[in-house]
Amino acid sequence: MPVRMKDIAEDLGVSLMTVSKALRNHPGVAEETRRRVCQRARELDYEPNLIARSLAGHRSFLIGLVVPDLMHSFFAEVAKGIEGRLAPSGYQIVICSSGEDTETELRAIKLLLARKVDGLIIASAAPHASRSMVELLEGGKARYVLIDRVVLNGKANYVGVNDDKAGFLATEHLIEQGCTRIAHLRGSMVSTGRGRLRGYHRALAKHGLKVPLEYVISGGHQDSTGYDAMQRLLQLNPRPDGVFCYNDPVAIGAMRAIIEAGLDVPHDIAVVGAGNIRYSDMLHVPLSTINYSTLQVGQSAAELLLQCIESKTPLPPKRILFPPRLVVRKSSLRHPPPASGIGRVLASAQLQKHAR
Amino acid sequence: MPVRMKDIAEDLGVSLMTVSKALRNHPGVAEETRRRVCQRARELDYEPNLIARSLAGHRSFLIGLVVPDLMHSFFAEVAKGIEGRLAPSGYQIVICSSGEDTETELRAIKLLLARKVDGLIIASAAPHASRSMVELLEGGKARYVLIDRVVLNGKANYVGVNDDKAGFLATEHLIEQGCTRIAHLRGSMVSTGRGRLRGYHRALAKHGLKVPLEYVISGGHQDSTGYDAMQRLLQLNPRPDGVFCYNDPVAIGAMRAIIEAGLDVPHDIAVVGAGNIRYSDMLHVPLSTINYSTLQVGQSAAELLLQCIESKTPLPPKRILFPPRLVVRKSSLRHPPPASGIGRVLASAQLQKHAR
DNA sequence: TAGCACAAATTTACCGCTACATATGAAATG
DNA sequence: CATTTCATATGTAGCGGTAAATTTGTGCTA
Repeated sequence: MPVRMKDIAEDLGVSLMTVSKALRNHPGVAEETRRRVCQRARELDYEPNLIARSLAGHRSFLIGLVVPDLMHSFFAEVAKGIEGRLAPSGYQIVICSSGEDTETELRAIKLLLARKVDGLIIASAAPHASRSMVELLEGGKARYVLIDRVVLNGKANYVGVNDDKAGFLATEHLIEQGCTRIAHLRGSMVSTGRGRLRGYHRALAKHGLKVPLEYVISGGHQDSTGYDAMQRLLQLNPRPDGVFCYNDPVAIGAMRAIIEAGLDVPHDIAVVGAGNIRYSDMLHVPLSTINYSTLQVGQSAAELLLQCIESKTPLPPKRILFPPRLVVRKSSLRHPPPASGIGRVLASAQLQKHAR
Repeated sequence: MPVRMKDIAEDLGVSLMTVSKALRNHPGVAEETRRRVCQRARELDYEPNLIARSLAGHRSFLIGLVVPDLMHSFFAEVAKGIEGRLAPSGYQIVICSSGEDTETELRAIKLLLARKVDGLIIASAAPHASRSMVELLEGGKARYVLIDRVVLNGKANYVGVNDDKAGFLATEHLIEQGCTRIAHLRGSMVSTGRGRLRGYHRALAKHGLKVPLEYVISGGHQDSTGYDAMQRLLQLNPRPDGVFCYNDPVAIGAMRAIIEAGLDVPHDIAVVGAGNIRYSDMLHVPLSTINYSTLQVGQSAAELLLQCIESKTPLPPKRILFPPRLVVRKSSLRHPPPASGIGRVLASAQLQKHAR
């Protein structure tokens, strides 16, 4: 059995509370006593039982993180950002992946709350705030920050990226590249999906482009579904000459479909993704994409959550949006800008590579 | 304040213990009573306080996972495998990334033990078992499984891949492709690094190939370090005509260096990585690599850990090795096999794509 | 020298739950 | 009818800490 405070106390002939205070650097302990206690604790390899401490202290130093998919490099990077910000303060992270399933997500949140995590960071799989979710989160005094996908309109802390703008940037870029029949492999109707779709429409409208309804279809959120969806787009007549994809994996799947159909990216069909996942610059056709400041999303979410936890009074909800940035690579570069410009674009794509 | 068992007990006019037993389906409670208790609990939205339960029950239903890098898709996938196996049994995962730093890793493990996790799964950053690590793990009654990298020789549970064989397969493949000056961008001296290096040497020896000492240099474990290391290899005279890289990120970096130097992959230099990370088949030059059954590593590790936790008596340490598998893609295909063969190889590469 | 202020140490009372031991009472036994 | 038996229900005693109230003891003032 491991050493307990009680053991140290008896060993030293002092009271339990003296030990407790001494170890936590609480005031009200003589310097001399504190030294003796700390030394003995070190000698005995004492480690406080964090479970007991959590129960008595109403503080677990655990943060729950709920994401749709651990494997997706976006969430992996977010998780890394969160951990980086939280670990120095002594917090650890309980990670749950919902597999994009609302039920699983809800169960995970419930379990995390039962575990008395000090806070939650959630990238929800739910398209809208379900009643149960709201009750769960607002019912208790839970501190939480939503990331990536908005679920509770306005009322909650949120850190993410301006998805509308992302969609707009990507689509306008395709237009500038001379595409006129621009399709969109949209995501599910979570806020990121909705935002990118809205931006896509906004860009088309601004430039007076009309596209058939069938040009917007669901591409799922991974390469396999993107592949399938793109095959359907390829059947259309006239077929699109540009595609904005919900995310990079979908775009990668789409490119595979296009290339397998014997067509050229970008000249037959230009492709833009979103997320700038790792190695998207090293792909067969380097992928143009929208860069999301992923690490920062994680860090800010952690930062914000810490503030909520530390503060005594509930803070007014904050909403942090990072601006997306267009990264041009070969998959959309069908129509090279004037000679002087091409160097700049490529150079910036190059820089992009080494930025990581 | 949330509802407690005590509240339900008073409400129903039964004792606390009756409630406790009823809710956990313990024997010794009348069916009728159990129903009443459970119903009231549901009505009041009772959720057991898991902290208290852990403290009293000596069981936290938490598993600690320590990995060098969350962002690395290998570990992300392992984590996914672990979670998939553990979540159904009610366990959750506390994840820590050490950033390949031994000190950080040790601190994380200490913290996890102080939290009284029921078990640990560790992919250690340490090249050898440090004394403190052994004391920590063997000192208490901690259940743990090492993955990917062996640290405690033989005495511990371990799940991983046969790295020696991986190195051998990769190198022999390069030899079969006609390479004679095969370099190795080795990893650090963790067991995976050592194993792959040994396999590399074994393959060279078997085929009577001698290479200069400078052909084996450290390539770090990410694309940026692989890029730098490859640039150094390119200075050598004669320069290598094949490189086996510690892992895929390093291989990707190496390919970048080679291509930027104006050389061709695979004809000037053939490249093989290890890990078969996502999208390595969609790279500019699709990467030949060694496939590690990553998800399975995670699942078996979780499985093994569960057995250790469930079993009363300490089980004898087990050691599970998955066989690596060569995946041939363009980056090493310089010397096409006989016509009848080429279809097969490509077909298998193709299958590989869709296997995920 | 009684009285007071103050720091240092201790005592008491939990946190919310579980394990283990004990009590209760109705049916079964001789 | 006293006694054993059994299923059910209840106390008691923690798990290993923390917070808040209380005691102890010292030096200082009036």
